[in-house]
Amino acid sequence: MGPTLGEQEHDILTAVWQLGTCTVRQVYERVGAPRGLAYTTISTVLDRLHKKGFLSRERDGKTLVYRAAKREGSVEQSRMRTLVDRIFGADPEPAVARLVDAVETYDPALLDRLAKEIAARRRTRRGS
Amino acid sequence: MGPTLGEQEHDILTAVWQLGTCTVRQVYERVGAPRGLAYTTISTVLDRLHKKGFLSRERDGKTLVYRAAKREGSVEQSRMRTLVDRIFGADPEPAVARLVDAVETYDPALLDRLAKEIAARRRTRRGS
DNA sequence: TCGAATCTACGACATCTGTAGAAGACGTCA
DNA sequence: TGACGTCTTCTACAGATGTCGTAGATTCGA
Repeated sequence: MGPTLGEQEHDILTAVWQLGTCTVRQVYERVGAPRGLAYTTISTVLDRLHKKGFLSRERDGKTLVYRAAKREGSVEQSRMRTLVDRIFGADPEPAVARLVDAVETYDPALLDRLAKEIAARRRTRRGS
Repeated sequence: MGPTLGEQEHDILTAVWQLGTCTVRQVYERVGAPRGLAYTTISTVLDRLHKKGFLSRERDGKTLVYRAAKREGSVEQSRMRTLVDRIFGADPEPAVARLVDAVETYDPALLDRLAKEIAARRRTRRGS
């Protein structure tokens, strides 16, 4: 598999997807400053993300302009796969209940959304 | 929060829950050897798990006998919470679809299990 | 009783992630 | 032209994790 993403790295990558094209400063304003992180911290993470191939960059004068090098969909998809693998490990059965439990705790409304989504998915399956 | 668990650590802790009471060798046979890990690797992980408070141990001659110090339920529960937090980050909406997608890929049958579980949960909620 | 087998305890090292300071380049405004 | 502010880059460090090797203690069979 490709390189992995830490949580902070992921959040920063997400900011880049949202901003589209951006400088270190923009990302810093958006996620660094609110979290009390130093400008250079953002700079470093962006640099690592670039080295890992998640971002491309080009120079505009002295400033580096970053942009996503991978589509959000595919990155999120494999990220979700990893998470799901962790959830249902060797023994999926008890994990189901625990998952529902955790989701309910997180936000009960999501249970409904989840149920709807599954229902929709199954209709699609029958129809395919 | 308490100390965190890496994936390998978690798998090894799981083995201890399954074995109930066990020695390094037993865990090694069960998860170390199959994965090509050295005996001392298991020994080290068990030791760290002990230092983190997940396992208690007592000596039987020269051999240490480990046993879980925390109930599986509570550890798995907080682990699941962490996972769910990661899944639904700042933007839960798209995560729902991706989650269902990943679960379906992982094992389509789990979608049914999940649906049932959610339905049961909601019946309970109405009744409470 | 002695050597082989087995165990634990320690120390080590690599990689990943989070976090940030310092140095140096460069543009800008007075 | 010189002081300032802004940027990138380099370097660094700590903690978590994965992975082992080695040293030393101990047990057990021959």
